[in-house]
Amino acid sequence: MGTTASVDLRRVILDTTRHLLVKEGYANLSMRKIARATGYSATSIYLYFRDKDDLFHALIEEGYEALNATFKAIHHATADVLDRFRQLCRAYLDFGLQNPEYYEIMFLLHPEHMARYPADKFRKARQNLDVLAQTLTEGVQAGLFKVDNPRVWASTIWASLHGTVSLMIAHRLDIRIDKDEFVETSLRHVVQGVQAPA
Amino acid sequence: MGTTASVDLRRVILDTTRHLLVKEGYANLSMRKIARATGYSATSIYLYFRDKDDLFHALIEEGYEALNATFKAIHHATADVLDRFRQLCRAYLDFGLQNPEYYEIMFLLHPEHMARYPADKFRKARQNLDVLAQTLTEGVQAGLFKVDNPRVWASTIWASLHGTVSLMIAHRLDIRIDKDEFVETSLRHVVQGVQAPA
Amino acid sequence: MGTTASVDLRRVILDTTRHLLVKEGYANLSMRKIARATGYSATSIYLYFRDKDDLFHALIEEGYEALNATFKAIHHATADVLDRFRQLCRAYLDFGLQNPEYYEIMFLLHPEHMARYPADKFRKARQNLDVLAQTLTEGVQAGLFKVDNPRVWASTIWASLHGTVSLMIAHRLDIRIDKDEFVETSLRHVVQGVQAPA
Amino acid sequence: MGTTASVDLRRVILDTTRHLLVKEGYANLSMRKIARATGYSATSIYLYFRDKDDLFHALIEEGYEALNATFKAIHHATADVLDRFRQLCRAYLDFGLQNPEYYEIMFLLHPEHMARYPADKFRKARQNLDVLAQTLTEGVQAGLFKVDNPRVWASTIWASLHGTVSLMIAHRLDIRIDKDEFVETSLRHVVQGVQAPA
DNA sequence: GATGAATGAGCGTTCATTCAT
DNA sequence: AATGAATGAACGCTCATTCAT
Repeated sequence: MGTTASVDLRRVILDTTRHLLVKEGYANLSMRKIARATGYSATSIYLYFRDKDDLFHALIEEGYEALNATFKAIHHATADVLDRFRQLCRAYLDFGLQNPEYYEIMFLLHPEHMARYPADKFRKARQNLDVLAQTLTEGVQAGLFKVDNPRVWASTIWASLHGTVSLMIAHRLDIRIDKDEFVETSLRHVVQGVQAPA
Repeated sequence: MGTTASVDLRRVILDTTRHLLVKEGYANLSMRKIARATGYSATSIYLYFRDKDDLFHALIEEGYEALNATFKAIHHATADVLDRFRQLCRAYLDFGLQNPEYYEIMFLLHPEHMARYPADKFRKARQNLDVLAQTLTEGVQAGLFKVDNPRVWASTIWASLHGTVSLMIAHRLDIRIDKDEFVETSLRHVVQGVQAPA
Repeated sequence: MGTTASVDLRRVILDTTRHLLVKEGYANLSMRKIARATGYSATSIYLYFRDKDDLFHALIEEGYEALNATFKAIHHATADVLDRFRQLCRAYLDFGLQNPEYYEIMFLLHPEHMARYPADKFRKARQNLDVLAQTLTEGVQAGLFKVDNPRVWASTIWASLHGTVSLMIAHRLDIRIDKDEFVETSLRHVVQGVQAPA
Repeated sequence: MGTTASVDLRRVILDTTRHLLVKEGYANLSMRKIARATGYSATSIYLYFRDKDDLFHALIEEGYEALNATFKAIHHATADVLDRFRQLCRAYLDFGLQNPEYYEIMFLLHPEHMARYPADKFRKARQNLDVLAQTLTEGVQAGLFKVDNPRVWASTIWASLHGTVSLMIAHRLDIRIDKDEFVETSLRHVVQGVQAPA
């Protein structure tokens, strides 16, 4: 009774922005374009977000939270270290490839924009690296990985995965390359690169 | 003979743009700023470049040529396959880290921009991958690398290196990570990832 | 009886606006800011005032009434003509300097704004001049003032006082000038200017 | 031969702005409105003025220079002190009444805008007061004026004249008052107010 | 070969105001 | 009596680009 059938405009704006991001890129995305795409006036956006930064930061946070949740779930669910490591890597790739819009603002936005991202929220973004680092540490103890400084290696792993995702969502890959094969190869390369010789 | 000693304004514009790119970033670069920095009028740029795209495409091409030259030099100079592979990887990292302005427009520009990049020039960009692929192939024949499809693996290697470069020039790396150690680790990871178990 | 104890929102809005006026100035005052400061919604203002003009006109009227009351009180309380004249002048200066927010909207708003001010309310504004004019007339009869057309001279007195107030509340006075001395001098100048030579 | 028949747009913008100022007031004057009134695009204004401030400051400076020139001319041309004083006062009134647009930005603009007016140019604005003060000083020495602190009295005179001008150009004067008579009366009042009793 | 003059489109943002509830 | 949702118009300003010379 008395259902509020009205749309949640805040949600609509976030989703619209997300979709436009992947089509147009942050640099070409304006408040007006977003408004036009939602069907609402530009002014309305400001009812839900203080300014452009606020809107994008909200989106970034959503992205971090989603990736974080996935990582944490894997961390708790998978005891086998090598398996867990592989799953984390695959989850990162999947997240990026399935949510290119989130990926774009989370990891491809220009540093100057990130500079305005609240510092405390940034910490959340780093937690993903911590999960990777811990898994590496466990792997070293189990004699599976040959890794000297897990913290640095976690960043290296991240860099490698990031390269794979970003080339793909930027359509930089030669069209003659099979995408699935590329992803699988990259995953294998990442894992092989940390493993201790048998 | 008979040529005037006047400056090559086209050259001046390209160099100025390159310098501004590294100082201000692509997003903050306007034709007017470039003009002001050259000391010539904004209109003059249009004598040498059809539009902004044309100017940047010329710069991108220069970048591809520079990287290409480096790769070819290494290819011809280094007979040892493993050494050559390592040198190619390091050269890629060095190129990106020492020429962030070129790297930005070559590999980090939004696809929407690259869509307008002349298809025939794109071939040059791919030659670098060919050099990598051939080295991988030779390495497989020499029993050094465990790689099934060299063409795909070349892209994977590229992706990994690209991730390393782009995280660094976007200042995404945790400040507590030593930069040199990170680069060395990434290089080791890339090489280890293709090597056959001893 | 039967009236609720609820606040008189109209009153609250008027007072809030007055306070904001002195803090932020007319130019920086928006309906939204007023609403926020009252704690009520912006829409609520429109329950009590037709529009922004209406709100400010109400405030202007209050100002005129306050000044009027002061003038009338002096008029009835002070029999000595010269003393009364001096008191009226001082009261005008005091009113302006102590209520710069009222003064601004009463006497400094651009004519374009005042054009929309209801003509009938303007009459109240003129009563102050009548008090001045009558005092001048009495002064002439008593041989104290040398003034031909009291109505015109009343306006002249007003102009002089207005200049003093408006320069001060607009902070136009050279900072090296002592403010109290300036006000006293202006008052003396105004009075001296109407007096008949001894 | 080769006459440049083209308009001086900078001049056109300044004049248009001047005229609009008196019609609409500073608060309601936008770059767009100015542009529309000139018949040129809004962008064109920025070819001649860095920003809105720059445009208005240029206008303010013109005003100060004009008033200054008039004052200096009178100062040098008129030996008789009382006559000179009267001429200065009348010149101020005339300037304001004949150039209400200049007067508006010079003396009626809100202090916050003036705060951005270059300090060194502000000095020029004060020279007018110096001329007044010196004339007062000379008058005191000649036994004509009864004035203790000429610097303060100069400001007082200015305030009085300013009140007269600003009430008139703001159309605050009762329409039943004859304007010429009002101006003459104000002038007489100002002069009488400084004179020593005969 | 090079320029000065000019512009339309667009930017992020704020405003007073309306309307349905 | 009071509100939340929404908007059209306007703001100052920057941009890539054109055109006549």
